[in-house]
Amino acid sequence: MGATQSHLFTDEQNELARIARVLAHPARIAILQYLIQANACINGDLVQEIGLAQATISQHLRELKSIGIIQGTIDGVKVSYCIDPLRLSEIKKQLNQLFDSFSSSSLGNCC
Amino acid sequence: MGATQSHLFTDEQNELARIARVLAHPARIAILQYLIQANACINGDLVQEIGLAQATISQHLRELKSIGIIQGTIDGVKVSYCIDPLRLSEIKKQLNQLFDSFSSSSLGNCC
DNA sequence: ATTTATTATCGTAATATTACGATGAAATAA
DNA sequence: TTATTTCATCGTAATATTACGATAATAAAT
Repeated sequence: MGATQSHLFTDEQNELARIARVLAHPARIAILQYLIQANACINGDLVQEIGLAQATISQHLRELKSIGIIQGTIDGVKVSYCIDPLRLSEIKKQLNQLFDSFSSSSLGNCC
Repeated sequence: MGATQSHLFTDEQNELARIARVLAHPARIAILQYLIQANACINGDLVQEIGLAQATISQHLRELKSIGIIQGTIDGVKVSYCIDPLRLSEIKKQLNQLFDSFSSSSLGNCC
């Protein structure tokens, strides 16, 4: 039981849910906000910035990387993380598409 | 172990993550798309529309209601579901705020 | 009052996520 | 070479989510 029945849904629906799932943790929101506001590459200050263990942060970074919203480049012994601007705006667009198909013109006929 | 450490994060971060979590399932995306496109109140055709058990759909509807993005009003023996337009645009705005603080002007200095 | 229709809730099994210590890998410094 | 630093991955315990049958709750119809 218990497993999501992905085959019941369209690729688009599964992909949107996948993106939302990656955003669905405050640590990952915090990482994104930090990288977005820094607007630059950040070495692993992230472990300091957020109060979670190094292994946990690394796991969260991997999930963010999995949807391409951040990139990590090796820089000597450290790794630099930053936002992928193109992917960011793609994701923004995809989420907005969901909401924008609603026309609140028929506000009155309902409930 | 295993439980999200909400106390490490701001209310805003926790709330954004909460919203994303509700969107993080293809069935809930499908329900939203259906209600958004119908742009009207829908009686429980949702169980037909999506191939999950009635109890499961009811559970998904409750989660969507928990962030206020949909409303359910009792209509005789049925229940009418529809989008809450105000809450929808609030949520849209909150998600966009996250992305919009990024200025891709410094596209070149990075990674 | 009984049946029928529709939805919510409870209980629970299967699966997924979260967190972290321990360990590994890779580059630099000593 | 031998540390040291930084990050990833493995293993695993705690917790959360997903799905559904069974059952309750509510309103209408007979």
